[in-house]
Amino acid sequence: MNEQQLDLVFLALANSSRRLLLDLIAARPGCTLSQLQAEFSISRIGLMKHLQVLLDAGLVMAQKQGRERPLYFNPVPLQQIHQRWGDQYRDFWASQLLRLKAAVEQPDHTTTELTKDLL
Amino acid sequence: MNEQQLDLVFLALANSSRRLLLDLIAARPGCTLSQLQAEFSISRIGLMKHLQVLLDAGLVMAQKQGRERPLYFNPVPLQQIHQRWGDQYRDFWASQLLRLKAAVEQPDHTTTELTKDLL
DNA sequence: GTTATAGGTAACCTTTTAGTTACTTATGGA
DNA sequence: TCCATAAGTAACTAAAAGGTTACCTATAAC
Repeated sequence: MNEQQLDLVFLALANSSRRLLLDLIAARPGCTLSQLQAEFSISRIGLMKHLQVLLDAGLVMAQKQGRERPLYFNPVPLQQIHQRWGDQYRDFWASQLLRLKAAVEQPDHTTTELTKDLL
Repeated sequence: MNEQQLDLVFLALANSSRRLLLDLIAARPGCTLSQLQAEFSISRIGLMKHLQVLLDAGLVMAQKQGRERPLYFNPVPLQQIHQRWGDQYRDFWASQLLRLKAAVEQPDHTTTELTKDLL
């Protein structure tokens, strides 16, 4: 997943209407936009634009069938982010613990700025 | 963490310059903006605006000391999101597996749209 | 006390977001 | 066939994002 795709996914999540829309689609696979319309206070076109953002981010899949367009949540992008960022934080905590260990093992270990930030 | 705060955090992450800035701050606790400037091709003011977005989201902490302003990564918002969304996907997968189970157990279990989407 | 440096404000510009109304298209059903 | 309905396009507006240059403030260092 490249930087551009990350931009799209995070941007898609950075709006509460879109998060609600995504939640509803995940909860009701195969539903259509007009079925979800009642849950929102914005116009249908506004909602359709939000949907387009989710589609661009790959968070929702759509397949037109007749005059309807059933929608499906695609968890893959979020799983990828979840994994990658999870690893990153694990690394961060590991390195911070090393720093803390080093700080504590100093002869003079008054509470430094760094350890204050940690404890 | 309310919807407004989620907006701020996701928005902050929806830009590759800001993600880089955040990574650098996490890697070098206590660094200052001007120290990181060399890693970017945008102006100092542009970079400062990105930093402000990270501060607003609570992803970075700053404490002015003299004429410098050391920066620290704050992992808490990301951990909260990581946990909450992780749980959400676990639930999603669980419910999808239930649907799949139901679909497979039908007398006529030709591959439906839903199961095609899953397998 | 000057000067170099880290940081901060103000004003401006361009592009994108988020929303609207009005109109068009396609399809399922009476 | 006619009509209701699901979806899509076009055009417009207001606000926010992302960036710039120019100028101001405070402090460390000589």
